[in-house]
Amino acid sequence: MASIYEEMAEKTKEKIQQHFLQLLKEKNFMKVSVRDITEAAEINRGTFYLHYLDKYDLLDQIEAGLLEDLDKHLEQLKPDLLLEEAEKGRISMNAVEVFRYIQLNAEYFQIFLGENNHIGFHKRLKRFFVDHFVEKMMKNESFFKSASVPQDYLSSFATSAFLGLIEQWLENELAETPEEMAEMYIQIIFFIRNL
Amino acid sequence: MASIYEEMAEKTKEKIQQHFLQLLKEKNFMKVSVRDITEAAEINRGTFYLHYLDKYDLLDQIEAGLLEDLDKHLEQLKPDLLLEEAEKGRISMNAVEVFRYIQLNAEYFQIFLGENNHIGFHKRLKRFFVDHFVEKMMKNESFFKSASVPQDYLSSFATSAFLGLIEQWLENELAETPEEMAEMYIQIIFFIRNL
DNA sequence: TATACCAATCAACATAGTGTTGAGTGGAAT
DNA sequence: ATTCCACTCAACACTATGTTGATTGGTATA
Repeated sequence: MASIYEEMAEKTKEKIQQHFLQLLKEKNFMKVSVRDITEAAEINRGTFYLHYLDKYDLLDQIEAGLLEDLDKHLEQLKPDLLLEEAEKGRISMNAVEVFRYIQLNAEYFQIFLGENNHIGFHKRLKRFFVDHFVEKMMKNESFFKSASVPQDYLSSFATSAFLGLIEQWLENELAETPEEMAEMYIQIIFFIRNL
Repeated sequence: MASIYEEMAEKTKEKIQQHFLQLLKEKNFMKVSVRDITEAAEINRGTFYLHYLDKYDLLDQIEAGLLEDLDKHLEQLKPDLLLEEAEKGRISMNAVEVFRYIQLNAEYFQIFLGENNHIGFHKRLKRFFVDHFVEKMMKNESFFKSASVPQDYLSSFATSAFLGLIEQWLENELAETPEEMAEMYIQIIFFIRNL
């Protein structure tokens, strides 16, 4: 499988990504040039184009990889079970797992959701949460008893609220534990339920 | 005051802004060049630099003008009074006014909060709402009786929720009336109050 | 051992965008 | 008549982009 050529290419891609992220901490995506990246990574500029179409493609691949990885962590998060546990007053271990993942990759999330960057990831993450959480809950018909607010607004506002919680956490340099964040999350779940 | 020279300069700036916005509908901010703008506006490229430092400055000035204008509309929105009316089950005319403003400038908001653009405006608008709504409500001590969630998280998640509502409205091509949106807004206010 | 393979390098190219400058145009104000 | 001023025009040096063709130096294979 992993031939020495593939390993070499992978190592180069990792080096590119690593230095790209470093540059994104310093400045706006728009102001990071391919030249900047390849000089930082100490590779030939031509080599960059062997792996990526352009810097947009690079950004896209990193974002996609991050969300794909998050997906695996969320697979074990079962909304119905989560609610059940919340009703018992316990913090769902599953919810904790989500925040643990964000904590683990805080560097990425801080950059991609940060001040100077592209709005793409924000929208992408929002859509991700809609697909993984809210829509599943919506399908549970008994879940929303008195939906006086149209479903798409309900789901947009709930996911945005969730994202707002994450953004604040990242801004606070992750001062709270994943457990504490999960506790807040549970409260949001209850709110959505009773709206 | 408004000499013919100032009028001329203002007209040129408006022409620049108008064509810039048009280009932002077609493509990403990053991919819009000063050349694109000046060619569309049929002015000399040098003229652009008589008015703006660069395209970032142009974006910043438009955003700032939009928020300054929104500020005037929100000045007449008094949160305490708003809540009082909501308790009476009536829709606050003030809240309606906010959504009316967004409706009036939907084109701008759709572009600046849209898929391909800069995250700056999103953050800016969020901060704006925090400053204008939430923090004022927070200062009303009796307002939050049982704040089991830290205030910064509460405010981040409430404003994000509010923004989520607006974003969905814009995505829905403003299918709802400002009155209907205000009704949802009132529900959020009640939610925040009872959290 | 020869040779085919392959990631990465290097240098050069055409193209396009940036920000600045200095000279010039034409209508408006004094 | 002359000054003022927004705008035009052409040119400049500079940086970034994406592509190409030739080359290097390890690795695998017949």
